[in-house]
Amino acid sequence: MPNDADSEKHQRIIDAAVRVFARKGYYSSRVADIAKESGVAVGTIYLYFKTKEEILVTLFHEKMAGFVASLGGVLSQEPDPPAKLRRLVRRHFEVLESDPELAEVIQVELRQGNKFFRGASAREVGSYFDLIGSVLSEGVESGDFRKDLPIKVATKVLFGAMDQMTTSWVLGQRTYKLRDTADAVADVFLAGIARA
Amino acid sequence: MPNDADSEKHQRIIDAAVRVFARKGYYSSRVADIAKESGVAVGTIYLYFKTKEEILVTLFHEKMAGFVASLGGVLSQEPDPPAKLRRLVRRHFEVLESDPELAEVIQVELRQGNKFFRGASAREVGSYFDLIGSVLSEGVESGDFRKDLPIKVATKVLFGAMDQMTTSWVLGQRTYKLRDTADAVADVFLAGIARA
Amino acid sequence: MPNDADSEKHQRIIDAAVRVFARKGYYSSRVADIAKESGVAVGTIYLYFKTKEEILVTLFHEKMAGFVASLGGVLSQEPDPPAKLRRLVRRHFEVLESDPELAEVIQVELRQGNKFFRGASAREVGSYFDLIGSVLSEGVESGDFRKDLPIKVATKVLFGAMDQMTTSWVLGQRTYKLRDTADAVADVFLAGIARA
Amino acid sequence: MPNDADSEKHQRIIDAAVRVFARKGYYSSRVADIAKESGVAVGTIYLYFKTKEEILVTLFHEKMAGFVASLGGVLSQEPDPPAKLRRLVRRHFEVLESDPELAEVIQVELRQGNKFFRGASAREVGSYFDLIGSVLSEGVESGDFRKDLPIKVATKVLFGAMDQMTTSWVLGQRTYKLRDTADAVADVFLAGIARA
DNA sequence: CATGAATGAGCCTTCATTCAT
DNA sequence: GATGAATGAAGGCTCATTCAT
Repeated sequence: MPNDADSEKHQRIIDAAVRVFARKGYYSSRVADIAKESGVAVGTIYLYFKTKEEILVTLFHEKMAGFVASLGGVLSQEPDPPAKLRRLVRRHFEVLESDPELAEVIQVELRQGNKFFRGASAREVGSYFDLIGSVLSEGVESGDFRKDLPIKVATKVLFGAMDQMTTSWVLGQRTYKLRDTADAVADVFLAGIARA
Repeated sequence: MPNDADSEKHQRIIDAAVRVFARKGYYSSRVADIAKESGVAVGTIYLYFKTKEEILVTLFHEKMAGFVASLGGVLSQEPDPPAKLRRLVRRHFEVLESDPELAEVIQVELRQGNKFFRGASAREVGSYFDLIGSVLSEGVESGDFRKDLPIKVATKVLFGAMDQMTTSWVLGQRTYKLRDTADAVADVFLAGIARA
Repeated sequence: MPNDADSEKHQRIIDAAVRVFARKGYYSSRVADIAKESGVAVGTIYLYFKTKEEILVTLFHEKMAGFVASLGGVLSQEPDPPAKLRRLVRRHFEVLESDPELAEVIQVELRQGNKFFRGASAREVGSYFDLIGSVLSEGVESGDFRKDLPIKVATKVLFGAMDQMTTSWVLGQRTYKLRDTADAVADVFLAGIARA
Repeated sequence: MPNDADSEKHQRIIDAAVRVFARKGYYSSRVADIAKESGVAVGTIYLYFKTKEEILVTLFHEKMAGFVASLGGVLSQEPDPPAKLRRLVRRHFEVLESDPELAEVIQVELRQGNKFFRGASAREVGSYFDLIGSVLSEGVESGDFRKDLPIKVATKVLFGAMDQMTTSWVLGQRTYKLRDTADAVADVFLAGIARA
């Protein structure tokens, strides 16, 4: 009953769930599949999670929180807002590229049934939006970004851009390096597409 | 009776399915719900669709095809690529704003289980991507857009931006006019966020 | 509305039902299959038969009655009970051999759900049993058959023997001539298997 | 729990299925009926059998195998082929008489949809035919039965005779002792019906 | 804590029957 | 009489959840 044991089973179940959801999707995944994948009995899962949906929600909370946290940390190392922004895009891609199953779940499966932005994940997504927004605000204040920048819109544009890049990469069987596209995405976002 | 009646039932079922899927999500929607919503008997649905999934696929094919078609038509009226691009963004928002239930389905529900970009919808989404890409290419050739523009990346960035704008609008209970954000999105995409 | 037209549709439906039942079995046959096979609309079938089961019952009544009738007719031409008995066996086989689909239905399909000897067909089967029994009685009286012959048992033995011969023939894909076995069957029944 | 419990549930379901099928027929029996009759939940049935049809097939395999085995055992105790044959007939009747519901299922229900001699039961029926055939062969060799006996035909005749006796007994509400007819059947088969 | 056999509510789909044309 | 689109009751099967061991 030490927390360690608890955490260990909990973690094994979450990790198994990521793999299973990535493979078959949430609704087509069976609790029995997760049990088999995690090497515990079906009943054991219900010692750690009240329902199947709670697995999904918990999985998302934890993974998304880790994702956002790992993004936030590195930005302070960068000297100015444009550099932070480039770093954020690269980091976004690196994290998802390093865990393709998580990427699959986040990009494709977790959008099901309003469960992604709505509901369970709202807080984490919100704090990621806040993170992006704060970089943009800082840039406006520093004079690196234009004064009339509509920060909320720009936040969504950037997030949507990164998200779509990742989705395409996931659906395209990951045949190229996602992080290699980071500069191009940042360029478009920073400088636009129009001729200078 | 013949095609007229056929089309009418078919349409009623599709339209009912859009409403039901928007309300409860695909997996949580019952065929019986669609029957009740469309005012036909359960068995009647199976005269027009082989399975519940076929309703989803057909719905998406038809709606997405209509969506893409209605976007393509207006672009030729615009004088230059930047204008076309602005028009495309505005049109994207207008179409989805005019049919909020369809927007809900496309933005939230149809992403389930790999069914959106993968599989059934690949063709329609692909032709939308082609449409965006052709506007960008044209702009590069005309000199309106920069020569070194990475067209594929930019296409995904723009699509992702519009998509995220719509998702946020849908999830935010549609408390503002989506089309009013079109210029801001286009501005960011065309000119970037950096100070001129 | 003349009886002729009625009879013609009625007959087409019955004949189609024989083929469909022979092919797929009663429970696996759809009323729509019979409609298609007979070239009439589904609704038309219900102008001639109240239910699907009534088709089966009617089919059986008519076919079995015809079968028994066609057997009875020829026996009077034979000179003595042993000859009649041989003729009966041969005739039994000939009739079923000449209409393999009817044979399939009678041997395999019509036994379903107690519908063969029990219920609908009881009368016809009973009169066939009576026919066999009368040949046996006649033979006892004429001295051709033994005095202590248990007629009811012998009737069932003969019927069962012919029935099983036909079933084996049907299930064995009809790779030989059923009628060619008639003499052997009659020999066994008449003389037994023990060394003379 | 292990095999004991497994076998016990398996057996309870099979036995319940025999009763339910005997009562209502295979196609008219509901899986829920079998569940109620066996005192287990519907889902439990599907832990032991993949489909409703598998219940029927398994039931038949097991019962028929037991039937054939219990017939074979006693024959070696008999001194000569005619005695063996009489014993076989008596045993056939005794076994089915001792389990009327099984008899009902075998005689009436299991003939449905080609499922009896064809398909699943072919092996067991075949080995019963072999058993009968071997007694007949032995009798020909020993000189008890006539040299020119057509063994295959005689096998079917005997099986058909016993089968029909049982069917009549089942359908006749079992108002008499089936085994009391064994000698008469054996007499007819051994000595024929013709006057000695 | 761990197990996995047992449960039974729930849903997709089929198809005999009806009835408006 | 003829049609076949429409109906909706019914049933096989699944699977999240429970609980006795």
